[in-house]
Amino acid sequence: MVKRICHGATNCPVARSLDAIGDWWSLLIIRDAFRGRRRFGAFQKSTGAAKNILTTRLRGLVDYGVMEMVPASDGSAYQEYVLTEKGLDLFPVVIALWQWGEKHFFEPGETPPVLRDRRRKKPIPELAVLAADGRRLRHTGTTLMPQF
Amino acid sequence: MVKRICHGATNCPVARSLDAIGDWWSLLIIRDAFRGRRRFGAFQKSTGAAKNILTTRLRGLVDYGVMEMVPASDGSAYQEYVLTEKGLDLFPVVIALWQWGEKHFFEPGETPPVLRDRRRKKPIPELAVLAADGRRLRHTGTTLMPQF
DNA sequence: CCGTATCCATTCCGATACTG
DNA sequence: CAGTATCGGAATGGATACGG
Repeated sequence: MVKRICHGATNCPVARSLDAIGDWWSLLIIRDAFRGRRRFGAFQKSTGAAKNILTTRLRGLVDYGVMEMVPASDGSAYQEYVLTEKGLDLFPVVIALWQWGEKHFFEPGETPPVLRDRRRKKPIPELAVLAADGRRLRHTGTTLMPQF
Repeated sequence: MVKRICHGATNCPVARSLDAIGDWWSLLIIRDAFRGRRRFGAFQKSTGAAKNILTTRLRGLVDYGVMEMVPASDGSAYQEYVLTEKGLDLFPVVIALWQWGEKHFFEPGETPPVLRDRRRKKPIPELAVLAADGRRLRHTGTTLMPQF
């Protein structure tokens, strides 16, 4: 998005997704939007992005329909940035990244922030790719039709 | 990885993941590794990356333990690049990106390549974030402990 | 507080050329 | 085929300054 026009009209869903959100800053913004951040300044603090960078990324996300601007909830004259339905659909992406990082990038001594089920307060089990009949799939269990 | 040292030791699992794979090219390489690509030239063709870019990205992925180099399976003098266990754990990430792109970036007329269960030949249902007791969670159903 | 605009050093990208 | 080296143009990132 911000950078790459990709190679024209690629046929691959992953590449198209990455065009919109395949960027360090954009993903961090989305992560924080899921954590309830809405304001420019809040994103700035929580992502650590410079203001101009934040501006371009937010604009890109809005252009791609991932976020939208709404009048500030506190009555101030500003806008807030909230995830659209399309943006909310990124929840599994964020969770998948979260769990992968949690599993592979924390030393035994470190304690990563844990994602919990709000109701039962239990940690969330690892995301699994399931077939229609509920069987758990590994990548060898999937196939592409047609190839691209 | 390739670019960003991140802001030191961030505590967020998502940020740590992105440090390793939060890059357009790296993710495309990983996507293709899941599709069975192993050779330098194969990645070059399927990702469209320039050779020098591909070199740095592959090296980065190896450094992060996502891929490893193994002797070529066909007896040639070269190496092949294969996903490690850590890399294979990215399967949900790739599937999540795949499904999001499939859902939101294809016009009614276009037909994206469809991901199917190899055994039953049925399309794979959307990834869902499930609680320990099997309830489907939306982002509002999750909480972070402790915050970061 | 919310952005936009500008400047500059750094990095990245892509093409090409070159080696085994 | 599998890389490494290099080069110029472009984009990025960070700081700062400025205006609503």
